[in-house]
Amino acid sequence: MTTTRSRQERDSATTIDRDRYDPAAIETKWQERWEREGVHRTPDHVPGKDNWYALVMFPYPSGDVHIGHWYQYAGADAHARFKRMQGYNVLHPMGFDSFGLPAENAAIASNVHPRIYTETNIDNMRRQFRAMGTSYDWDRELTTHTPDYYRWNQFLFLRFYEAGLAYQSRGFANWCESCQTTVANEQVLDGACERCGTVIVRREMDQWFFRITAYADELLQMDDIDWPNKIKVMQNNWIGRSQGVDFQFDISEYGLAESSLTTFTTRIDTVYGVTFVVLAPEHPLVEGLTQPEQRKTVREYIDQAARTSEIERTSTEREKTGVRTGAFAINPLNGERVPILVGDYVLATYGTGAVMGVPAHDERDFVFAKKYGLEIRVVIAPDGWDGSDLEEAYLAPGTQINSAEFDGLPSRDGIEKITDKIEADDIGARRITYRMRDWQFSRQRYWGTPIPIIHCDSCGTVPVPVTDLPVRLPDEAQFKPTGRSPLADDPDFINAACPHCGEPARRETDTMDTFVDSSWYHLRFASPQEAEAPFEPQAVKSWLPVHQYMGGAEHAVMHLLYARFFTKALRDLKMVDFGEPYSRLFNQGLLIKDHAKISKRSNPLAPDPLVDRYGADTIRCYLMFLGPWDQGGDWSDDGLAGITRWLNRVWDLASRDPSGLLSNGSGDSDADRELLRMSHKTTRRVVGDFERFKFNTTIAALMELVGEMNRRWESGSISAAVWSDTVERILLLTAPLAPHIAEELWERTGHTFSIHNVSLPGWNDELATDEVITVVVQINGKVRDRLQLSVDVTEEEAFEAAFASERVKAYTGDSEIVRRIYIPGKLVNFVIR
RNA sequence: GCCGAGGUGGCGGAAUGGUAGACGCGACGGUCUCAAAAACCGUUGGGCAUAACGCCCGUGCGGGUUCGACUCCCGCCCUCGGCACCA
Repeated sequence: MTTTRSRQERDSATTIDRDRYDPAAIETKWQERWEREGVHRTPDHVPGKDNWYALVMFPYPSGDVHIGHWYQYAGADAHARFKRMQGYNVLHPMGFDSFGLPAENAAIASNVHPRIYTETNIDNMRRQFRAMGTSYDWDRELTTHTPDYYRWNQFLFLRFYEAGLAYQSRGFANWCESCQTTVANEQVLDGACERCGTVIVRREMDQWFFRITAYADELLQMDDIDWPNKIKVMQNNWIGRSQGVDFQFDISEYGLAESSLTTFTTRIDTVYGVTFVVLAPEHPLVEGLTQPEQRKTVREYIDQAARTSEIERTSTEREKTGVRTGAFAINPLNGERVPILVGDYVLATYGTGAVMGVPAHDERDFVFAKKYGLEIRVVIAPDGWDGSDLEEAYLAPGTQINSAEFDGLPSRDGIEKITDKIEADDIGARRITYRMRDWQFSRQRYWGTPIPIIHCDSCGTVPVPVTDLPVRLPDEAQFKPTGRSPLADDPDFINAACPHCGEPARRETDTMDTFVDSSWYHLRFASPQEAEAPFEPQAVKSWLPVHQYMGGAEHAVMHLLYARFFTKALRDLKMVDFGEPYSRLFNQGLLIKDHAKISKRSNPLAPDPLVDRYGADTIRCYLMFLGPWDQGGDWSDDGLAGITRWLNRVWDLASRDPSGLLSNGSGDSDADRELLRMSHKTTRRVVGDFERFKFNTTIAALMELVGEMNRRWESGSISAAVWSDTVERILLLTAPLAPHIAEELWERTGHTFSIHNVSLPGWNDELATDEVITVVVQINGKVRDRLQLSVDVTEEEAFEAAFASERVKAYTGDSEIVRRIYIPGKLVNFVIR
């Protein structure tokens, strides 16, 4: 029986629940129920389900989940929820990277203990994460500032130390005057502290290092990880592998302990063009080589260089300077005696700290030679070179000239041949150098993991026995920064018996870089309660490596590089059986507002009031709707209206009573088929878009489906069965993005708790295929008509239909059709003359 | 300087060789209302126009490949991110 009533009549007569959508009324309710019933608790194994580890970079507990955090964590949560509804057993944990300077600085500023400050912040953030509707398993929460966690930093450090992967060494370190600590090279941006922007100065001191360079080549190998190319390129550049030759100049005439001076070059083909040698001011041979009459000048120059900041010294704009040592080096290949200079454009920390000066074929050497009147000798001839003086250094390959027996060779071959000779004559060797240096991880501050080492006058550097761990951070400390660790002023901490000889000795007082904590936290999440080891091997086996890692690109050469190093080191220590921590990585973009960075001071956007006003679901969806997640988005309050309307429409649709619709509905009327088609199509689109993190088009597709449902309801010729099926689909597909409203409507439409344990609907490709398609008819590539044709139209039929079109006839006229193109289901193109 | 990403309506964006501008915001017009808001419906790239389901132009700029280019190729410009005296 068919009944068609007016829309008003149907609405007022049959709607079961006319409640307005009120986020405040439902969101807390469901958050509490999810918590109570442990919906997001993740066992290590669930029969019949594969595991999926969805990890998002954990935050520093600044005290507030700001809107940038929302952008990051809402997207990550939606993806994790999507995977859960695809049928995976999903581990999506949350914790806090809770050691670090801000807590200590707050302690200095307002006299709160860093631990109190940190834990208060964590409490607030945990509350905010709940209000966001995230699906974390809080039973697995970890905080890195607790002894339960940091003792394992110490444990791993000791394993690394035994293996020679951690060592102490004296040298020039990056010192931040404002943070009052050293920082690693990765944490210096444009010569300034990554954290506070203060210019970094070099300071000579004892520091602890992880031997990350031992893995340089392996770290370059990234073919097997599915990461954004951008990050791979950044790591590649950072590691900076370059292949060259160590080449020795003879300085035996000076009777020093060293009879030769080694330079590193990637352009050994230019070696016959060497007209000088430059040493870094810090080079150990400078002292011995400097001749008496040059001593004063050289000393002044070195002092000057030492006072110059790193940022200035490495500026490409700066004019190159240098002074002569008065000494000469002999090029063993041609016996020439060339002057040795000191110049601060040569870095002590790269290669050998000494370079051979080839002004004709190196830009820097060229300007240096011009300035100091040094000879410029061409040894690589450009094609068609007429022998005249060069205007600038010639860097490209060419033909060897003035190069003894190598004359006439292409310079590319020259590199190999000359290197062979050098190796045969034992005056140098092939060598690979890296730009990356070892990871300097000791910090002169309080709020971090104490390095478990004891310094003994008789036994030297002695590791704390594993059984004595953790070396606890003393609760009381004088936080005022003095340039050395506050721990150094704590006699109770510093005085310890040497584990070796039992004599009084001193503890190491530096603490660890917080990047140590985050280098292995993904392992700890697998078994966060484990008391006997950093992680439990079986749990690690079931969860790692991380299937999907999510977070910002700003960690490309810090956290992401360190974590890869840790994993490889742990593998070699036989603690894990894989070499990469994160199989897939996705970087979300940056959220901005009014084309400007969001900042607490100048451009604020606090989430809590927004949640009060619109509800968490609306904020989550709006953030995901702004644009593709990897490209970031531009927030504007106005745009929220669109999401509000959409969610209200979903609420309205799901609240209608479909019993007044056609009751014979087996889904075979035209209208039913159309709605079914749309809903299957949408399912296909949404699942594909979720997979690729295209949340914005996911929502667009769902909005279109809502529009279609409203039109179909209006026309009234659909069945209750198809209607209900479509409502169900909309709720399921919306659930990862807007978990609360989906749960509420799921219950209201008579389903059992919880929607988040239900699998996403599948789709039927056949049902999702259009029966009638629009075929575009082009004449010479311009659209002239559109034809509605059956989906299974043949090529010939399509051409016939196109020919029959009046509009086409008007264009073709008497012209000759020289070519016809048919793209099945899409278009016909006639090429006419 | 080198490497990477990007440039599409008033705005956020969609479409990766086949109908450019999906979806949303805003704006304009309408319905409802005493009125307004909300809600709902319609229009909305620019120009021409005899007003036609009509024509021309249009995806940073200039060339090219192709029946057909936002999409591929070459050369530039601009924005953002990374690296930068690395020998």
